[in-house]
Amino acid sequence: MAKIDDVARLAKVSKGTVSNVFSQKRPTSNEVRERVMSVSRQLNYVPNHTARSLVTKKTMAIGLTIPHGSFFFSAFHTQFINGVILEAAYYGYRVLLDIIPVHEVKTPFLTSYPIDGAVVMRPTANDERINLMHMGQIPFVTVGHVMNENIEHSTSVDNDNVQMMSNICEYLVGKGHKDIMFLNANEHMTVSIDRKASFIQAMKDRGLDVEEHMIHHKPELNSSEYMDYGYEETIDILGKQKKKVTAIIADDDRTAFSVLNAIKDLNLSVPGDVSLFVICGDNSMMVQSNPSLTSMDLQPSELGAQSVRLLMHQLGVLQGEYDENIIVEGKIIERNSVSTIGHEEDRK
Amino acid sequence: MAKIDDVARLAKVSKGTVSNVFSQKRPTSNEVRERVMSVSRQLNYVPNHTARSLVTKKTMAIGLTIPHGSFFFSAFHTQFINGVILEAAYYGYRVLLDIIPVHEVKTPFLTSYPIDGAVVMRPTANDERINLMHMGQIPFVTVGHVMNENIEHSTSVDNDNVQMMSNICEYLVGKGHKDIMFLNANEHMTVSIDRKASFIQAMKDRGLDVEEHMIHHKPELNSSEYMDYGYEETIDILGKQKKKVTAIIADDDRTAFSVLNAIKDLNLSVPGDVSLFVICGDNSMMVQSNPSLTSMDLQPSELGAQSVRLLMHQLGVLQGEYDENIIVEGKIIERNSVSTIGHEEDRK
DNA sequence: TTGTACGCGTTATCAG
DNA sequence: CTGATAACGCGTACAA
Repeated sequence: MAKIDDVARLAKVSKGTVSNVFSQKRPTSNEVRERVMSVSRQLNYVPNHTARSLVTKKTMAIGLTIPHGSFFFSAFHTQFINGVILEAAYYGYRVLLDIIPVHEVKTPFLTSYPIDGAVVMRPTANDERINLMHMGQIPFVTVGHVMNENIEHSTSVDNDNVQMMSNICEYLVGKGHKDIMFLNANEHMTVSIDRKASFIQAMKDRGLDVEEHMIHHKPELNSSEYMDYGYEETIDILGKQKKKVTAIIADDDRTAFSVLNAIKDLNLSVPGDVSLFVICGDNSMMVQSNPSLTSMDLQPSELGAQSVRLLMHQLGVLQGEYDENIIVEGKIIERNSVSTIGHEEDRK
Repeated sequence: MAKIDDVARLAKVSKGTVSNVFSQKRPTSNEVRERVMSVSRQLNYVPNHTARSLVTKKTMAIGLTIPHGSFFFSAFHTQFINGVILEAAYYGYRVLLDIIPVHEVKTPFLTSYPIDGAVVMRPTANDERINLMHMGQIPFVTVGHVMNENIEHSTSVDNDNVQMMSNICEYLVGKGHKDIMFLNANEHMTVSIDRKASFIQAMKDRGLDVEEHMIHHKPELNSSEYMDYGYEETIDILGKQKKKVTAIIADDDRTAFSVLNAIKDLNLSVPGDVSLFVICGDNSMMVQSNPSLTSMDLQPSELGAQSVRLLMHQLGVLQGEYDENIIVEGKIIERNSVSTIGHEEDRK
C-alpha cells in the first residue's frame, strides 16, 4: 500500500500538502491538487483511515446498539436502522452494529470502542450498556428514555408513550370497547414500562379498570415462546379462561399475526368477535393482511434519523441549539381490524 | 483518557508488559498481571483500539454490504444479517454496515475502509462494489456468485439456484401445474439471473415452454411500484390479459402477500384457483398467513454464518482447507397454498 | 502557499 | 519473563 510519503515524493510536494488536498482542510492550488490526485490514482493511494483516526481522535463511525440480547428484527427495527444508516451516511458517518452477544464473548470490552458515539435502541431499566457508555465517556442517544440510577441527564428520541396509549384507548373505547387486552413488549424495556403505566392510566381516566390478566409481556428472545407470543395468550385468556375481551392491542405485526391465528383457531373472527390494534407493524404487511390491520405508526425511520441528528449535535458536527429529547408523533392508521360494538344501552 | 504509559508508570512496569497483559500475546507473571489490571481499573484504562489497529493492521471489523441502493430489508436480509453478526461476534469481529448511499456522498472512498474484509450481499452483474473491493485488495465473500469481467476467482456462498428451481418446478409440475408465473427478484442481481435461466431450463426439461409474460422482475427500490410488486403483475396477467396461470412463484413474502391481495381482488382464491409458492419468506409470516404459504427455505441465517466463516478463512483467523464456494441447501416447506390440479386425462 | 519536526497510543523486536 | 526503543501512517503547528 502506498503511503502519503510516496505520493508526496512523486508529486514533488510535501506530506502536508498531500494531506491537505485529501482532507480539504486547507486550500491548495489547483495545479498542485491535480498533480497529487493524479499520482494518487497512479499509486492507488488512499489515506489510511486508522492513522488518521489516531490523530484526529475521530473514527467517523457511530455504533448502533441493538436491543439487549436480541437478534430478531421486527419491522420497527428494520425501518429504524434504515433511518439511522441513511442519516449517518449523510454526515459521512458509518454505522457499526454494536452488539452485546448473547453468549458472553471471551474478554468483552478489552478495548475501547472505535466509534464516536452510539445510538442505543430500546434500553431496559438499569441497562448495563448505558452504564458502559456513560463510564466510557462516549456520547449516546437512546430510543426510549433512560431509567438508570445515577443517570438523570440523557438525550433521547421517543414517541410520546403516554399520549400514544391515551389515543389508542380513546379510539378503542370510543368504539365501545371496554375489555381490552394489551400484549406489551418485553417487560424490561423502558418503553414497555411506560406504555403499561400509560395504558392503565388511560383506561382509568375513562373509568375502566385493567385487570392483571389483561396485560402480557413479550418473552425473552431465547425463550421458546418468543416466536409465538400472542397465540398462547389469546388462546388462554379468550379460550380457556373465557375472559371477556373485545379488543386486543398487539405490540408488533408478528404478535398480531399470532393473535389472528389464535382467534381463527378459536372459531372467532376479526373484527367481528374481537378487534385488533397493532402498534407499529410493517405497513405492507398490515395492508395485505386479511383483514387489513388498524395500527399506530411510530415512524421508526424518522426516529432513526432524529436519533442520528441528536448524536451529531453532541459530536459537534451539527451546530446550534437543540432539544435533548425529541418526540416523534405516532399516527393511527385506520384499516379494517377494529369494529364498533355494543348497543346504545350497553354503552350507558 | 488514561494511556498505556500512565498504567505502566503506576504499576512500575514497562509499556510492553502492560501491552502483553492485555493482548495476552506473551505470558506474564501472575503477580504482574494482577498489579497491572488493578491499576488499569483504577485509572479506567482500556487499550486504544485505533492505535492498536495502526500497528497490527487489523481492525477486527468486517463490512456488511447491503444490496445496491437498497434500504429495505426483507426476511432474507434480516435473518442473513443475524447470521453474520452472531458468527462474526464469535470470532471477536464487529460488523460495519457498509453502504453505498443512494444519493452520492460528496467524496466517496476518500479514505481506506477500516475493515479487514467484507461480506457482499446479492451482487449484481458487473457490480461496482465488487470492483472496488477487488482493487482495494480487501478480502470479500459474496452471497450469490460474482459476474464481473476480469474477476473469475472469488469466494462465495449461495444456494444451488439450478437445483432449487428444478426442485420447485418438480414440485409444482408434479401437482399438475404447467402454467407457472415467476415473480423473480430484481433483474440485475446475479442470483436473479441464475434463477431465471434455471427456471426456463427446468420447465424445458419437463417439456414445458415459458413465455415471456410468465417471468417478471422486481422493480428498483426507488421506483414507486416496488412495494406493490406482485399485485399489478397478477392483476395484469390473470385479470386483464386473461392468461392461464395456475401457479405463481413469488420472490419473497412481501411479494406473496401482494399476490394474495391481487388474487382476492380478482375474486379468485388460493389455492383453489391458483397456487402460490414463496421463495424465502419469514417463517412466522408464512405460517400465520391465510392460507399458510408453501415455501422454499433458503436458510439465510446459515448463509450468513457460512459467509463469515469463509471470510475468516481468508483472513487467516480460521486455519485449514476450505471450499471457496459453499452451497447451502434450500428446503421446501409444504403448507397450504399449493394444490394438486387437473384430471388424469388433462395430464395426459 | 509549502516543508519539517513532532505527537497520537500501541505493538514488535531485541536485549537482558 | 521484562524493559527500552523503533516503527505504524497521518495531521498539524511552526517556521520558511
